[in-house]
Amino acid sequence: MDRLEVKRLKFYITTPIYYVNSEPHVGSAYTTIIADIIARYKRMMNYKVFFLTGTDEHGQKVFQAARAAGKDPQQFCDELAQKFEQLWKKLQITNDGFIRTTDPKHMAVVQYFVKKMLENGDVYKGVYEGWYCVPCESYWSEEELGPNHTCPSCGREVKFIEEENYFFRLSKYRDALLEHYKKHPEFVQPDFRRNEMIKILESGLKDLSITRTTFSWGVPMPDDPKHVIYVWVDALINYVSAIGYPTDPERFNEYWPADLHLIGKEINRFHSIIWPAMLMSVGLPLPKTVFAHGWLTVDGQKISKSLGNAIDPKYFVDRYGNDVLRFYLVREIVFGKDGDFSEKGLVNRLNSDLANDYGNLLHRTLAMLEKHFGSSIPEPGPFERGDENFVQQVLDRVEQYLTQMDNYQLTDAVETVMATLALGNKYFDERKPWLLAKQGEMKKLGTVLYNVCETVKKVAIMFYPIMPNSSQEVLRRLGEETQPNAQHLRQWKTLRSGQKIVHGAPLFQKVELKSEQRESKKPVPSEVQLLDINEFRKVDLRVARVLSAERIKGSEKLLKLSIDLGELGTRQIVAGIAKYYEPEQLVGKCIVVVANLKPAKLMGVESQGMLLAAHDNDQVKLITVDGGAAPGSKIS
RNA sequence: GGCGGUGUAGCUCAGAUGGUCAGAGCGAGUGAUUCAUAAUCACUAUGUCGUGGGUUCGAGUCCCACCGCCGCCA
Repeated sequence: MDRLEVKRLKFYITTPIYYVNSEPHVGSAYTTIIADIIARYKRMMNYKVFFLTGTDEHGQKVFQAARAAGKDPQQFCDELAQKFEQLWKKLQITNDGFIRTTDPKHMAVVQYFVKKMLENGDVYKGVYEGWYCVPCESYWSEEELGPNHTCPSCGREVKFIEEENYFFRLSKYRDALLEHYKKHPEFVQPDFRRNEMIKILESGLKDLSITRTTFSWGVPMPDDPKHVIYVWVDALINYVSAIGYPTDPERFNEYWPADLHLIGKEINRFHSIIWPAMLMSVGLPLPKTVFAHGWLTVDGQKISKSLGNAIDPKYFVDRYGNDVLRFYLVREIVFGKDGDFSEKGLVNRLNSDLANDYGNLLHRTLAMLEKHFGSSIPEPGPFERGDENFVQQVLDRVEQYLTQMDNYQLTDAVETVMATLALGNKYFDERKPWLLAKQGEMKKLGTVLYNVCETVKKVAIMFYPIMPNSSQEVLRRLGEETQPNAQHLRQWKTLRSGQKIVHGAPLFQKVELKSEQRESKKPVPSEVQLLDINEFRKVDLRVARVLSAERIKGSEKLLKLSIDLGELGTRQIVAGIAKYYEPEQLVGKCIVVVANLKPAKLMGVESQGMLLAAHDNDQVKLITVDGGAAPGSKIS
């Protein structure tokens, strides 16, 4: 039953291979970090893991990006691929393989794969006619297009093209795919993504054009080299080419089928429909699970190059360290859903979860061990009922954690570990070891501190996949082997009494965000100017009653109003509404004004404020207060 | 346009099959405590559970309509 005892199981996990038309950003880092967490967890649980990532280097977009950079495409790819590899190294990603689609070995496999599909009668030659978006490398039907023949996905202009293509008989696999979905509810996760895919299948599939002739940066079609294989087909095959298909069947069979394709939601269709159909075509088993995670926003906004808010993960690693970044990503962003990334949120988590709840529990415990037990793990005395209860609760949490991790409920699992820490802190407070020390109750004191140490040890192990560095440090301080031993999770008294502990500096240093860092780091371009609430609060909006109104001589637009602003007194304002309102219509009206506007002179008349009105085409309508309100009332 | 989801305390969200379901965490306030990184622990709060109807003895929980947001497809 216990998977730790039986023979080693394998676990093959992949990230998407990243498109090298730009440098890596938090989005790709997020996927890769999550994959790394799962890979580390599985290794810790004694699985034989193969963790694959890599780069997708073919296609017109890459070719154009290379040209724009004035570089040879291969050289361009080499440089970018290296940047990805460097980043993964920096993020302490433990991938076992790194595949590049321009690797001749991979390219040969792509040709082999497609040839096999062809031989199986699933690829045929046809003519494609229609609209094509170069940047998206996607074909669109007439009805799908946006206004003025633009790409419905990116909004840019599309080109009408007509070309002879090879097609994949995707439609043929609809029923088989539906059948598979029915039989394997875990195939696509989360479940709402699965339902989306089922809907697509139910509405029918069209055959897929899988070659291009308009450019040559890609894998040539076997025996027809003027055709280049569609980047997506090329890319997907990486999952099998990287583990030895078809040249090293022993290795391939050891790992295939993949246990988990971790992807972003935007590429779900490729992984959950097209890829499985391709596999069916060549007769390979399907991956166990495709998990599509959500998207990150940054400070509440979509990540995009044009917004310039694509965050560089290196900044956060340098500033806060890998553990904190990784922790924050799983803790804050519910795995599977969209979530927001902000420096402020990260610092909050660092300070309260890590420094206070985690680091401090360790720190206060080690401090007492240093003072009362000569810096060594004490001998636990007899357990009282409170101790027994506590131990049981911690062990329950451990079980919960294991279940959640096994089900890829990463955020829940982190919460469970946090709950374990809360138990530890609470136990500590209830047992009041500082009092026991004063009273000379050394046996009881030993029990309490021992139990807390054992709890922190479990936390360190549970956190290891997420925060490997701090976990190893905690284990070291407890006098343990730094390599986490998952078998210690389910037992108690795994710490040997007498072993030396190291008190050391606090595990996590708190960080104070400077005020300017609290705001969004990058300026937002004008088209999507978003206002911080504090900015808005600067505007002093008030209700005012119009006391009198008259035209200003020589102006056909301006009226001079005298208004009652309650506590702010009576003021004179000038408003450009003479074309739409007669002065006498205004008297007595309850209007809205900006009360803290710098005074200005219009046509020689001073205006001490500004009234609000709606501009509806060529109409102007005053903003009034529903039912009226006392002059001077604040508006917010 | 079709399909699906969602709208619950200031924020993030839990709330099978209708009857302690009005909740948790964070934030805020009060108290306790001093082993500890002004950490920790306890207690407290505001909510017309998107809006309007309906079914029912009884509805965040079911039905209908509407509004808002999101996703997939077209």
